[in-house]
Amino acid sequence: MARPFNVTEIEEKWQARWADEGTYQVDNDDPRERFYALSMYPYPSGSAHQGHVRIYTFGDVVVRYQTMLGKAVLSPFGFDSFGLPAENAAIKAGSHPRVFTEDRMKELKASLLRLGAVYDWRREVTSHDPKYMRWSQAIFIAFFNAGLAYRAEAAVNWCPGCGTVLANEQVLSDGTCERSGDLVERRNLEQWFFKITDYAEELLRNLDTLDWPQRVVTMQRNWIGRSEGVEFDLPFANDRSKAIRVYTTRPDTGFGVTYAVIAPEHPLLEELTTAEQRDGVQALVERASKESEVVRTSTSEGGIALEKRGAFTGSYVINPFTDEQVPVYVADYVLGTYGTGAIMAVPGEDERDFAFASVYGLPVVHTTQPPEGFEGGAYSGDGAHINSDFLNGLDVAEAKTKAAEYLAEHANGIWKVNYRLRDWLVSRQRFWGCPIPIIYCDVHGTVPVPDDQLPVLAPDDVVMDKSGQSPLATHDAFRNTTCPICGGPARRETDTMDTFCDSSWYFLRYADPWTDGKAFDPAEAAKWMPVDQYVGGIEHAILHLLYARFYLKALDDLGWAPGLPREPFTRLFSQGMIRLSGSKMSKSKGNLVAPQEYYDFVGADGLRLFHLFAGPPADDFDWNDQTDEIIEGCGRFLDRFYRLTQYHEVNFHDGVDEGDVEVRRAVHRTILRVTEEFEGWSHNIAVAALMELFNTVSKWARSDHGAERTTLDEAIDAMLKMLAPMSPHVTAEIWEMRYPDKLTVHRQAWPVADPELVKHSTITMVIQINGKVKARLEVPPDISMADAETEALEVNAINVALAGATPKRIVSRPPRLVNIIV
RNA sequence: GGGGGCGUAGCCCAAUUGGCAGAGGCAAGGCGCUUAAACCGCCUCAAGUGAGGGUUCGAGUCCCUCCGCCCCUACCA
Repeated sequence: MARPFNVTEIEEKWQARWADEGTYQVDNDDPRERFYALSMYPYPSGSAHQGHVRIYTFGDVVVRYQTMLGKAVLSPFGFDSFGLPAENAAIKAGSHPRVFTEDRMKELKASLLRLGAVYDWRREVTSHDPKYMRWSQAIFIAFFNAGLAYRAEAAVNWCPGCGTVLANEQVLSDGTCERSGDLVERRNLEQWFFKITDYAEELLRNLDTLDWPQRVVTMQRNWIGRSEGVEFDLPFANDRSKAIRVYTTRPDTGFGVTYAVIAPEHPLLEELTTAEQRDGVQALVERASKESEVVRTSTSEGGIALEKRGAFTGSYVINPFTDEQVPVYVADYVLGTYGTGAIMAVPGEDERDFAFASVYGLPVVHTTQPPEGFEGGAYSGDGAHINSDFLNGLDVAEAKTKAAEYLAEHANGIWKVNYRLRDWLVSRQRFWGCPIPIIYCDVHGTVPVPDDQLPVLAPDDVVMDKSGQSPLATHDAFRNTTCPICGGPARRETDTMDTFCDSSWYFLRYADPWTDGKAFDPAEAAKWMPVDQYVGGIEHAILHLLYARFYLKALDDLGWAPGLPREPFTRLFSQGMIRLSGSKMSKSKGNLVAPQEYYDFVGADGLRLFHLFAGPPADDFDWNDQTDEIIEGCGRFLDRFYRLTQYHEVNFHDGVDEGDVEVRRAVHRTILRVTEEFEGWSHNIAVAALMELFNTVSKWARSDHGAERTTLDEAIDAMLKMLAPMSPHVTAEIWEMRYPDKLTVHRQAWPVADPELVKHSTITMVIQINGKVKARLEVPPDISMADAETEALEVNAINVALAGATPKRIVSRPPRLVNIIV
């Protein structure tokens, strides 16, 4: 593209100036109103792609816009620099993950700097920086000391491809690893967990207070999965002193319980299994023990046939409602980790139970009257109870209460809240992560590494392979240590922490990165927290956001965060994904579009403008063959704007006339619109409004009649200011040409619309007959209903159209419309 | 199976939240500029809103059914 100005030159000039002058550095004691603008820190994957450009453009617009509103804006940046890809790449390349990672960081930083996004680089945080690790580990130890971090043997998700345990969240719905795509296996291992379930209720409740996208709130709510129900006993038929404890959300269906099911790992299974059934039960248990939870709980096609998924134990329990014996089955779809690991089965009201009962020939009793014409097997809706003795006639809610009372009296029943949320498994059998700072002593057991020995750093001379053990486990010099208590021989923990631990508190460190003796000084962090605007991808809707919320609450309860809010992110914006011809753009798919060529093509300003203009920021954007032309159009708009500001093609006249007034109105209406669209995250419309204003101003200024100088100056200045957060380089350059002695455009105040000028002097009122537009009329905006109707009926075209007919009814919505019904 | 979103001009997208279907851009076409082309400037073009039904004076917007695409979630008792 032939440009009217030297894009590269001015971009380099302004980027250098922002860096040299520290324009967007803020100090913690800045007297202005504070605003914390945060974009999720990236995993350093190498040079930037369009997804990066998109998120960091949005973030930068927030920073510059809020600054122009007069606030001290905290705009930090850093890198989520631990993680598996670096380790895998290093194994392949025979290098060290640190070398690999730091190279990639440099690369990403450079290509992001070319975007012109501004940060306070003094506050940079990187996960693998020993100074940061020291506090990641200190937090782990604080959690450990408070009982929030614990070690337990657990059936965990094991990914053979990655050679590590995964969190539930990292297992996809088809039972494969989100990263490698391998089928996840189940293994029993000693693992570290964080007790996030202690916070389930608060994590759920506070969701209502957050200004977050509804779908993210919904996803978190579903993930936490709160349910209310009753826990009670099903006594053994042959020994009523013993019982299986079950959990149900539908105690009202108790009269329909025709069997019970326990999980394969249930402690009572052995006792309940009779000799005749032993083989069948054992086969099932064996198979289930190898399946991942996801596979176990999947009934979709390709799953294991229901016939093979359950087995009769040979025993019976008593239904406390009917006092009748019902058989006990074991089935893999009942999980040992949820509720009590055993259920009462109600095939009449539960579809899973119905399907199971159908296969195993178990009786079905309906206890809720299904609506007429109901054809399914199980009816789970509301209705009057039937076949239920003292519950008959009650609806579900009433029956639940009454059934719970009955169970409390007859079966040790208690109301109980259950959550789908599990404790967070944080151990990773990998090298490139933050080592878990724990020492195992034969005498003193599990001992945290003393504070003065933090951070625990992994040695560099480690052999990395995919054996399945942590590479650190085979490094004797690291592994063998002494007990901090007795000085005797001891072993270090060789697992590392989930990288989500690193990203769960980085925003606190940003607020106070200079503190040495603490993770952060709460008084300093409180000056910025909570984050006013968080910007990031929807892919973090559950994991990162939930963990970070948990960390802050836990830190507060440990006394680390007095004066800080318990919710870290007040407002969240999740930008849409960029897809390439329909499929998600990602490094693993190899379909990235590099921004580099576009920096050369339309410059950072043009590329930024494109990302803001291409569509609603929250929507996905499909990158296709025509995208380049849209980008070019954005560059062209900046060119046109630049040319206009040179005033070469403008005719001037003296004195303000009608045309000037109209232009001023357009300017102020645009200010109002752009401000609104910025606040509402509709930058695409803000850009369109600016283009519209440009067209108006340009046409007027270039007309023979020409422009009045001060009006045109006002229009150009307002446009420069509004465009400044979006296309910062060219606007800064033009502003400097116009006002060499003033502060830069980015230090100017955001323009404010004059309410008088925003008002319309007249409005076009539409006159319809039977809903069809027959005439238009210019009316004052405050026209009364009576006047509107009178004037409408006086219009000639209306009288002609009416042809003498008498209106049956007139609907008026002044000043917009009058509809005459005949 | 459950939950959510989307469908407007050849394309990307607007539409004061129930009130004239069009703001902006891209593409296409025409004219001007030019020796010519590019650039640039001006102008023109286009859909009745996925389909059908309903409510209403009036529906892109609200309700129902269906079609298509996308996302999330998936036996949590």
